[in-house]
Amino acid sequence: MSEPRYREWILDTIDSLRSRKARPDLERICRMVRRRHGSEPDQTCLELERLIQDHAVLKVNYKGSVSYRNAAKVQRSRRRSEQAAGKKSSSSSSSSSSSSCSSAASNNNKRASPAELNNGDSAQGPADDDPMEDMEDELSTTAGMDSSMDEEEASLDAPCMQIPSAADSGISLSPVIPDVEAEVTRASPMPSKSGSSCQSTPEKERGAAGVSPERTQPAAQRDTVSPVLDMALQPAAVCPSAQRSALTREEEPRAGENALTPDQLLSNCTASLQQDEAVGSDHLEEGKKCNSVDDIPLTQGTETAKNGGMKRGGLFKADDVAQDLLQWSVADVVSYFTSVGFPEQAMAFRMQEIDGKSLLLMQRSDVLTGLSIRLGPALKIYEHHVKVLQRSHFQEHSGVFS
DNA sequence: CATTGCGCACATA
DNA sequence: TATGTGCGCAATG
Repeated sequence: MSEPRYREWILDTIDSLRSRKARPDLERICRMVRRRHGSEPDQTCLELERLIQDHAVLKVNYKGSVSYRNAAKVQRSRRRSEQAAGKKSSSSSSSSSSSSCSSAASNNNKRASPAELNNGDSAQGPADDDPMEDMEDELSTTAGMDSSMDEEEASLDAPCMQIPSAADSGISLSPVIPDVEAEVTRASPMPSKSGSSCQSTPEKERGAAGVSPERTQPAAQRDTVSPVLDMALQPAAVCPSAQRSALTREEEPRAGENALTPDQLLSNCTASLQQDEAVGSDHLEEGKKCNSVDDIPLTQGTETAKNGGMKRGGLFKADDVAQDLLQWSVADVVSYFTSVGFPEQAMAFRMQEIDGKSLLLMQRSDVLTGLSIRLGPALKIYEHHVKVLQRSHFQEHSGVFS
């Protein structure tokens, strides 16, 4: 944050990668920024996130993987094609337009609805420079990804295999019930995958811990077939009532939010929360606050007790977790992961403003890629903690709801 | 070894 | 079809 240079660096990096015909993915961007400017990948990721929120950078899903675009350039090209397509008749303008374009793009642009964006949701918000519009667009972008992620959820366990049928079923599957879904999927399609998600392209994936796993070819199809909203809604519809209600209960989400899954959630949350907390309190303080609010003096020494025991100050029963989870603040989440041995990764949760509710909504892909943490810890975190917490929560609630 | 350049196939409009 | 994108590989430092 802060460093305005970052913007430049990152945009520059994206441009470089693009001109090199290399996919500007998180991994490459981070690496290049690091190499060129010596900044930490983590930091780069954060800045990237910010740029995405600033619409300076577009996060898109292209050919089944995440990629980043320099919004400015995208706009330009987009504009061009728009003109070309739209005003095919007036063929004249081409050369002159290109020059005028750039300027025109700045105000008239639809900020950036690159192909990918469109595919996300035919850029339904043609409104010009409305920030909110931008927001939407961006969401749709990510939504596009989500669609792939949904299934990725499923296919994640069966990584690179792009079994159309599996994919299809995966699509409809709600991303929200990772465990079940994942297990089901895992069980049926390919047993070999039992292991981790990264089988697909071990090297790459591993390297790209921050980025890669989204590989789902049908994404594109689906996007095309149904507007993101639909896509998004589907999962919502299928999604466990527990979760939804959980969400709805407190922070009544905006229409789209349900649709939000991994990425959207992230960027969304981050977007909205960032400001509140951005400057604000140290997570530790927050944690304290929380405790004091809950006002249960913990006699436990262990931090672990803290989470489950946030309220109870005791053992951490599934029950408690299930309930508490909804009330966990970002700080709680952070301290939880810190306490279970992932202090470094815990920071990522903080950065991404993951509170209890968000945690519940997290999918494997979010943990693996959305937090920009190393694949190893990410896997552990997901498998041993996120998943477990979610499971206990949902078990708890499924009882309630059914 | 990492980085860069680029042909060519693919995706999208 | 036109155009953007990025994989995969060779060249380079």
